[in-house]
Amino acid sequence: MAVDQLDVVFGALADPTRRAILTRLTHGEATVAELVAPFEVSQPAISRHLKVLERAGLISRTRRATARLSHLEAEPLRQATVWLAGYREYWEESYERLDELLAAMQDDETGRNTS
Amino acid sequence: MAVDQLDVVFGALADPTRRAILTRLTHGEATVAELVAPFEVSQPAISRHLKVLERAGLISRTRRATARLSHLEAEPLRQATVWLAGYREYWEESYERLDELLAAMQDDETGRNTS
DNA sequence: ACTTTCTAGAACAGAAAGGTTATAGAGTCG
DNA sequence: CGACTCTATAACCTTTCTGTTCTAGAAAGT
Repeated sequence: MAVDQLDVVFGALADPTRRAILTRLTHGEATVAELVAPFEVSQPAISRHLKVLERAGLISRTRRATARLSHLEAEPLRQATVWLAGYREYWEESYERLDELLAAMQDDETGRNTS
Repeated sequence: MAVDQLDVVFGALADPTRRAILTRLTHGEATVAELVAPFEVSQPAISRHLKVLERAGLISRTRRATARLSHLEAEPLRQATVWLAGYREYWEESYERLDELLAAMQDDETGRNTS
């Protein structure tokens, strides 16, 4: 899987284009061409972003004809969440708000992040 | 607060030294000198890491005599968690495990992360 | 005030990140 | 097989990051 987990995962998440790619992938698998379309960067640039995401274990890739499909692999996101959760007690006051948010999102498809 | 939130926050978390500093700060406020001690990097290097963390809103700073104390400010961590939570449904199967983990950590002081 | 202590900043170096264009390569399909 | 489609790689450039050493500056204590 990923090389150094947290380093690589947080590093991958630090880029807005990569986060947008992940968000796009929550709508389903996508080819490189489909991922290039919404952005104003070149195809090679997207290919490299995908490589970074793959290295972080955030996506997996399969093939369909000549195209390569990217799939969201959320396990690293879960691990990042676990790490962050270790600091839970330092924001107790807003923890309840988070609980509410999580609960709300559970039944609300639109609650998904977009950036 | 922070400049571009997620970009800067995830960027700050991508460095192991900075994550270690945050972990250290969960044990209480600390001076720059105290934060330099455990690492094999120079004091200016730590000062710059602190600057990055401060810019991300992850720490705040006060003064005590000639020293400057760093304090953990976990609000950005909460926001990062909220973003990650948007992908919750993509790891439903491990979600329960996370719940268990969170519950366990709630009553277990030693459950805190160390890196 | 003077000295000491603690932290920040300047200047520099090397590595890594992110983007571009041009080109190679892998896989399909007629 | 041959042509075409889709994606990856190479080569290059610029900017940002991380670290260093040396020095300046701010606050406290004597």
